[in-house]
Amino acid sequence: MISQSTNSKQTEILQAALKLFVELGFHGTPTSLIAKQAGVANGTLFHYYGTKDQLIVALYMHIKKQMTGCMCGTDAGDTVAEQCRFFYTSALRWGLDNPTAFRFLQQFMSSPYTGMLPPEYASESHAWLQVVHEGISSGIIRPLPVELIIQMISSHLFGASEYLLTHPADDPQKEELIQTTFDMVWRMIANNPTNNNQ
Amino acid sequence: MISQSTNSKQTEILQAALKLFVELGFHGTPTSLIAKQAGVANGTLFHYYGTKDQLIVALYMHIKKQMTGCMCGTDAGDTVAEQCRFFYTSALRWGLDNPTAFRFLQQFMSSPYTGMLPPEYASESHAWLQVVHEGISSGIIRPLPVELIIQMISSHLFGASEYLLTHPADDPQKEELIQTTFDMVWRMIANNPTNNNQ
Amino acid sequence: MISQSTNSKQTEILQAALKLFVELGFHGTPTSLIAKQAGVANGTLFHYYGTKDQLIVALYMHIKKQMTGCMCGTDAGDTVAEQCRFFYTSALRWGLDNPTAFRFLQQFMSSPYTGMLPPEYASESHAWLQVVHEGISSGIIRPLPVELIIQMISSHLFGASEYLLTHPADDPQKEELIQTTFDMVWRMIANNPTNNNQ
Amino acid sequence: MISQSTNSKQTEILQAALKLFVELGFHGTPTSLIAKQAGVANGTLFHYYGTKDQLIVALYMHIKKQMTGCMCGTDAGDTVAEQCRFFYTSALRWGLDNPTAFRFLQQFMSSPYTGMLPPEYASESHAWLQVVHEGISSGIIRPLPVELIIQMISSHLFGASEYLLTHPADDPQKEELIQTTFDMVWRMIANNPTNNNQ
DNA sequence: CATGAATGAGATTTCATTCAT
DNA sequence: GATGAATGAAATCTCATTCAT
Repeated sequence: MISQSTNSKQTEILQAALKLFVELGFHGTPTSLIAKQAGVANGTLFHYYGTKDQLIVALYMHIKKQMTGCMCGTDAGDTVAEQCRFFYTSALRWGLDNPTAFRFLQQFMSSPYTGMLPPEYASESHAWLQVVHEGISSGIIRPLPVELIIQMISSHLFGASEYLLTHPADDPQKEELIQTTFDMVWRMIANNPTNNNQ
Repeated sequence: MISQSTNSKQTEILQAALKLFVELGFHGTPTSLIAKQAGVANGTLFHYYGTKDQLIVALYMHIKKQMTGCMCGTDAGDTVAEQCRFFYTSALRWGLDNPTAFRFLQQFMSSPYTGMLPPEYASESHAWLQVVHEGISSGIIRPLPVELIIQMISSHLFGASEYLLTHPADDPQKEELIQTTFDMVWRMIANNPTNNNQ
Repeated sequence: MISQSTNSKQTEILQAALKLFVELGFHGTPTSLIAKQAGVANGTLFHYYGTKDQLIVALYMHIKKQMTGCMCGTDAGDTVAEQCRFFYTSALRWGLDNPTAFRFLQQFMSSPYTGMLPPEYASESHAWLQVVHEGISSGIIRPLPVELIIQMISSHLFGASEYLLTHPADDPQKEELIQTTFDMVWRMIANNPTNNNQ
Repeated sequence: MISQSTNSKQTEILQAALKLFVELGFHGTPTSLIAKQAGVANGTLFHYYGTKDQLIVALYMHIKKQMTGCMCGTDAGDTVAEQCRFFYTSALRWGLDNPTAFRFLQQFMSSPYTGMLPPEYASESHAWLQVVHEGISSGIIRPLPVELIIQMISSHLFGASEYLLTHPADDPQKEELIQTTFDMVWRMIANNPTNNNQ
């Protein structure tokens, strides 16, 4: 299928770009190097993405979609606590499984490229918004500004990933740490952290 | 004073660089623009800092020193909780008072320039290490890995700053939010968060 | 032919570089001027040669190849004396026909760029080595160190070129001087210069 | 004595410049490096020599004077052959004793700086002119153009130095080679090389 | 679609030179 | 005389982007 092979080139480009951007930074990565690593001609990159900036933004959206995608399980659970745990641990596991992609998100978010995002990518995840709202309404989560809570959870996620990526652990240890860090989050935001949890 | 006027050019360069790096990114900021904004000749920048990269690293070290400096109060308090609160709120207030410097730190830390730091800048603050150790020993802080705790506190600081910088508040509100976010941190790490605190 | 037109840009660059380097020196010749004279964009020069230094070395190898090429006649003659005369006069005629290239070789050889030559360009011409060896073995050439003899012939060549280039002469005179200077060489190295010669 | 210490700085500069120019080339040697190696301030170099170019030319004249100086012995001998031998071996010994200075002369002569020499430095040594003239008149030296002969002797000197500098030899061997190479020169230019010689 | 030679604006960096002290 | 911080013109080199094939 033609579109298949076309997609393959696009994918190669994205993969090469991801690896190199994280390794060398946005500036430190010439498009020519991305093309070479992707095994395509210099011009092909521009054929698909028009601009280096557009490639960077497209890569961000691609990765963000992947990350969000893995949080959309249907078995998120019934209670607010269970849902929060599910969202949190899903995201964290994704970060550990895709460390390069994860670092890219970090790099991107503290760069001037954020300004080039289409508006729908600028706002917070809808799923989190909803569950935090529900948690506050039902008195399970402390009555703090929703955006503050989501911001703190988000930062917590970055911190936990950072720690887990830089401190090697085997799988059971890793799993325990994932649960431990969620426990920390939950103590931080829940009214009665010791009930309903674990 | 001679050393004064000499330093003044270096300082002008650092100030201009800080402003521009945060605004335009490391790549987006030509050294020529920094020099122009600093009111010095192009070559003067290289006279003092040798390389653009070295300027970036020097700027980081300069700012880090400032930030650390403002946490070295002698009235940190006696208890572990009080010391933690002092360190946390001092850092957060510094971040709110120096938003540009704060953003610069963020940008720098998620860039490949971290690799160019001299080793003494790579490790954690000694003050935090000590107080967290003491807290764990005395049973006030939960028995988690010290580095994990410090990592999470650090991430919280970034998250809280982010929130406070993007959500304008008047001074009393701001102060309340500072205390609230420390409260969140303390719940996260303390064994009996409701005692001993506030 | 595609390779023809492709080569054409490279050739233009080499020609312009040769002329300018001899006229203005390596340092006195900006790459931008070379590009302008060659009728190509500034970047094209670096597309082909990577570095100014590499261009200089490439130019040397290009010229050296040309010079060596014109000494590879099949009619070099049978006797050692005839072969020496052929090699010597061929090189000298090449120097007179290509004065700019010749001056470039001189300039290059007494510059620090020699250190950047690949090893195969560092050693003496194989043809000279062989004929001198044979001459010594058969008692025609005096029993001196081979490398000394070749060094002296080489210096002699430079001197003769220098003289002929700075003292204009018509073709017959020139031809006579060529033979005269070879005669000097031969007296210098041969056991019985007056036999076997002329 | 004040003029003494002043001269010392000038001398330091010349020595540093000589070493560095030969090592790194004219272009490859920044004036700042010369000053540092000479142990003087950057500006001092310009105080004495005005310009980098002027420094280069001054250095040439300084060295040339030294070289010529050591050929002005009063015991040059009576016959043309003895005088030639004296001039030749003196110059060659000087080159071997001052290899760096010698290389500098080479480098200078095949550079565009020659054009900046005052006219009295452009012409040949008077001593050589005289003795060669006399040699031709008296039938001892072959009736060739004087300038050709001097040019060839000069080239031989360069060649012999090159060989002796790159092929280490102990003192007796060296002395023998010096005599051998003069022997080669003499065969080249004399009518009856085997008489009157050695 | 895909290529990659060619472009040229612009970035970093160098360094001869000046001048106030 | 001697200094060395400061200069800024100019050089080398990079690299996003185009376009003829």
